[in-house]
Amino acid sequence: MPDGRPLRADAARNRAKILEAANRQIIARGPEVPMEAIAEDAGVAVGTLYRHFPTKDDLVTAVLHAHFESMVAAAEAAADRIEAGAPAIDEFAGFFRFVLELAAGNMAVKAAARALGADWEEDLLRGRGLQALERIVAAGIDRGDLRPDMTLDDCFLFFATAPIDQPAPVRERWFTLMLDGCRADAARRTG
Amino acid sequence: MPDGRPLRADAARNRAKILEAANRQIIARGPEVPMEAIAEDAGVAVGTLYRHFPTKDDLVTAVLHAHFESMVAAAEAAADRIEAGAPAIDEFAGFFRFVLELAAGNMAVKAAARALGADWEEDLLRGRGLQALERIVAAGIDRGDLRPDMTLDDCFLFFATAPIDQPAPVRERWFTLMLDGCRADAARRTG
DNA sequence: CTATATAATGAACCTAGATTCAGGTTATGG
DNA sequence: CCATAACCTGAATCTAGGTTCATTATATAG
Repeated sequence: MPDGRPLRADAARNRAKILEAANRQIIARGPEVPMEAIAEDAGVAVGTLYRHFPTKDDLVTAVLHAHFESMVAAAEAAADRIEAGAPAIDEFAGFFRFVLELAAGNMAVKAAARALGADWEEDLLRGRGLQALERIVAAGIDRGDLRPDMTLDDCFLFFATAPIDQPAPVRERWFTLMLDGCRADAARRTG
Repeated sequence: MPDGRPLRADAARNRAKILEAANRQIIARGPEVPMEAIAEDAGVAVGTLYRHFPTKDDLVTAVLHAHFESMVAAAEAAADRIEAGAPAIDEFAGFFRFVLELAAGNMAVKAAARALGADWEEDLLRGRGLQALERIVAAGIDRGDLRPDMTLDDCFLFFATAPIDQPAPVRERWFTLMLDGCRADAARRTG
């Protein structure tokens, strides 16, 4: 809660414990975990959860924020490396593999991706992340790595369609197919 | 309910109305629609729903069955046409486009695909549908249309990852990328 | 060390939706 | 037309999980 006042020592401690527990629980069991479960994991009463996060949604959002941050950071790092000379296609692949694997072990991110659907671009990616992606795609096309008709929207397909709940080999295979579909020489009329 | 006895006239009528309503509601609003909603749509009391379908799950399953059937039928038709000389890649694409569009306007199928996840192959596809798909893929590879390393599992990726809730243009674009990734000349090392 | 603003607690409250069942209807064989 | 098995109805029951709040505890300024 955005008060001016600083948190009392115990309150700060609990807030941290709650965030940790929420992270643990939500990642493991998805955003539908009961607040009770989070409270128990945190060693705190439900009421305390609500003191720190007025609504369950607030808590979930808080947990997700960190994960989205790391995705954006990864995108920026990839874009930087490309512009520093690294092979565009490798960075492109590397970034999406990172995102894929992050989400794979993370029911929260998974569910969020579903729920937000076409919306999450609004929030986080329509910012730093969006820019970084643009840089990646542009360079990829420029260097003849990615198909010329590749767009930013195609990147969202990567996020939105990853078979996150499938076992690793399946994910890997999907990644191969999808990436091959994005390569420069894959483009053609599908009509 | 699998009794020996035939249904009473009014019971049969209601059963039909329920199925219709359930189909309508579940397709439109997904499997989470309240039983009340279905009952109301059917012009019947909740109790009647339960008389015909002991549990909500039974009802949902019944509704889904028809849709899965149509998918399997489509697969078989495509396989037949291929073996009768039709271009493999076109039939391959056509079949998946059909499934994609079917699911797109169908919250039920969508949710089912998610929920069942890797399981639904067990049920319906591990039967006629599975065989039809095998025929399609085999012919596609044989004729040099599909990448040589294409497998049946790749087909499940088509089901599992389709961006069903995205708008039509997005779905179409995804279809293009994915299909291009499945073509014979797309294969390469991605590792 | 107190006073008191902050916090924590957890039982109680609410809502939603699935499921049940006692009691009233109705199709239909004879 | 009757008897009665099949049916239907819908209020009541149950459960689950989010949210509240009166009560009790505790950090910390002075």
